Amino acid sequence: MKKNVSLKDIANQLGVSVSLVSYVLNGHAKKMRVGDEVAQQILDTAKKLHYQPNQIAKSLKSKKSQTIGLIVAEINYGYTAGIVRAIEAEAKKNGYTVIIGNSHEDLALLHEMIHVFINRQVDGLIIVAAEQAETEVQYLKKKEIPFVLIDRIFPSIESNFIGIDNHRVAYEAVEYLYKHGSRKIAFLNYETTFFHLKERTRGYVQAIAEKGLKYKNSMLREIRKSSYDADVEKAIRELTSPPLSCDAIFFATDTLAISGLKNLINLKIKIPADVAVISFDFAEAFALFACPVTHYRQPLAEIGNSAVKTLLDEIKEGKKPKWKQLYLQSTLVAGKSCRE
Amino acid sequence: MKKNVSLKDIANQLGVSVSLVSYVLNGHAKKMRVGDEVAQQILDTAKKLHYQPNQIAKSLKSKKSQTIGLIVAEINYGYTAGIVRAIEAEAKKNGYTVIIGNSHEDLALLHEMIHVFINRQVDGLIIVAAEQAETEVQYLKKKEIPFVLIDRIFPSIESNFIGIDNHRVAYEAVEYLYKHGSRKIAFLNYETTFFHLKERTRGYVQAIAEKGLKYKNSMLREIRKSSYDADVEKAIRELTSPPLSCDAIFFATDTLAISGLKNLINLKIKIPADVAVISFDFAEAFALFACPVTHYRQPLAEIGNSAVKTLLDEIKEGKKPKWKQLYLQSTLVAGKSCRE
DNA sequence: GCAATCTGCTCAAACGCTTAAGCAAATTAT
DNA sequence: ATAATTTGCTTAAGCGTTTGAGCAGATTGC
Repeated sequence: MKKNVSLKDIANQLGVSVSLVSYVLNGHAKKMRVGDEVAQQILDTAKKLHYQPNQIAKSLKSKKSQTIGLIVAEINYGYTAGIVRAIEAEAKKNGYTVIIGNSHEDLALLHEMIHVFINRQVDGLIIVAAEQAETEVQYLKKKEIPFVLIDRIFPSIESNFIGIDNHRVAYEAVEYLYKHGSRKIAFLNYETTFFHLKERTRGYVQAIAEKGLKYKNSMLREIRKSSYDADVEKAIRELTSPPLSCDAIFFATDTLAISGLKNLINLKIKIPADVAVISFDFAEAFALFACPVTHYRQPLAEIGNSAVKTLLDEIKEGKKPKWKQLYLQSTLVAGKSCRE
Repeated sequence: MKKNVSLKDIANQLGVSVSLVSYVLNGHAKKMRVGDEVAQQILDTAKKLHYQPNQIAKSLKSKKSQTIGLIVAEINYGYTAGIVRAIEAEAKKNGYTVIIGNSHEDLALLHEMIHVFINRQVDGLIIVAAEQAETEVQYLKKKEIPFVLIDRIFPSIESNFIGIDNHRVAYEAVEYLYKHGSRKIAFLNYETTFFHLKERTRGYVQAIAEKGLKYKNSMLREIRKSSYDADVEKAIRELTSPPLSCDAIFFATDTLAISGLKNLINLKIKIPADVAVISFDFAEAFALFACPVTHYRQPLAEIGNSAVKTLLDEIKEGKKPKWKQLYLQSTLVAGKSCRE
């Protein structure tokens, strides 16, 4: 790789000091009373030599890397792309670069990514946390590293957070199904310690109770990740046949919805004629499903945007953060998978 | 943010010089004849203080950032996630971090990302290029920055490249359709200057000719990005009705396949009964389509893997590269969208 | 006409790390 | 007993920047 042009190269070429070049190129020419002619020459040769400042050296001096680390739970989730886009756009607008890490929903990998990023002197982190990442969050607080959690929050720890009100959305989803005539509403969620997913269950349970719906056997199924396919298959089969014979299924995530729908297809169940379907998130895969899937859509752009703003505020403040939690609205995208 | 522990902190604590600490922590204790006891103490306090080397400072000295820049054409393409995963894994195995940039298929953005990455002193680049990015590639060559193109190649420029043989796969796809009884085989591609896409057209045209198939009006449709939806709608409508009435459609990309399938659904065309379908790439969206879509799948893991290896070889060599082109195999994933 | 001020620049230190060179004390060789 | 070598460490320079301090020479004030 060819040597890059440095301040020194410019300085030598003109026979001036490195400092002068630095002042001029950083726009401090006036403040530092640099002669107009010299300033112009510096600008000219910098352009001629295609000078590009060495960010590494800059960072070393300034202790700021102008980089924010984004650690996502899984890069090929549907909503990750949207989040990444929004975050990159907002970061760029503020002169920051985003480096992306992937924890694959794994706590150990999350731990590792955090440390890799800290070593690379990111100025702050935006994190879609893995399960049981409380320790990691505590660590960031202790080290006073600016960070913002998105999507997943740990209620036991005060921190910045941008996300949605999962309880409320789940409650509304059940209400929507109820209004559209469903009375035997099943719910598919993961077996999880994640607060945001448990909130969805709480919303479902509360809504069911308030509508006065009672089921002998539970219509609430929790899928174990360790036996994912089998669990989903069993759940869908049981929910859609006697004695349960639900008339609606509410999927707690888009991944569950996809698996569930595949099983519904296999069982030749008509949607929405036999069973209404509603999903918490949107997946690209819904696009070609026989019937447009009614779902709630997270405001990904806003989440990303707010996350960056919150983070940069904290980075710039430099003092103890005033923890901020922001709950945004999910919007219903009505398809044709619920009864009229 | 709390100050990080530096070599100096460790040195001061023990009353030794910074150099000694550096030697020991870099495993040069033996070579540098450091006393066993002191060495142990250094190791201990480094651990006690949770010393983490400052990569920025390391980079400044070594002129190596141990970072590779990956610029993808679009982060939410189906195949991007697979590529990213493979590249990250292989990079990590070699002690490199990947920073990801998104060009959104835009030449200006690609240009910008390249420069951002160079300023951040990436040791090399892996690029899924945007259309007409020849100048950018020439620039990288001139600056002698190690880089590998993936997926998209510019035949007019010698460079490293990892991808697939698009001509051959397209040829085989047509052969497959022919073998499965289709005789009026349509092809949907983008209107493009991309070589890899034009190769697909060339493969289609050649196979059609060699099979002795002749169509009065062209069964080959090129979709303009500027009027994407309208063009696809028109193409599908015309191809599936008289006088053309094709019995198979070969989609040059997964995005085209998705749009095309949506239109086929709207027109209530049965697949494969009325029209057989085959797609070049896989999309998540195929998962819930009424019938599994027969498609070719790129060896994403291999592509990512080879790209990193090729790049690191060149980075380590440090001399003028021996340009390397690698064409990998795509594999057919037979669904049920073609006739038996 | 001499001090104070301004103008236009340079010097030097620092960021955290690496690494060649140097140096005193201890050990070995002769 | 003295020279040569080895041992165990320190010094210092440098990577490319930034930035406060300093310093001549020109200009102004009184």
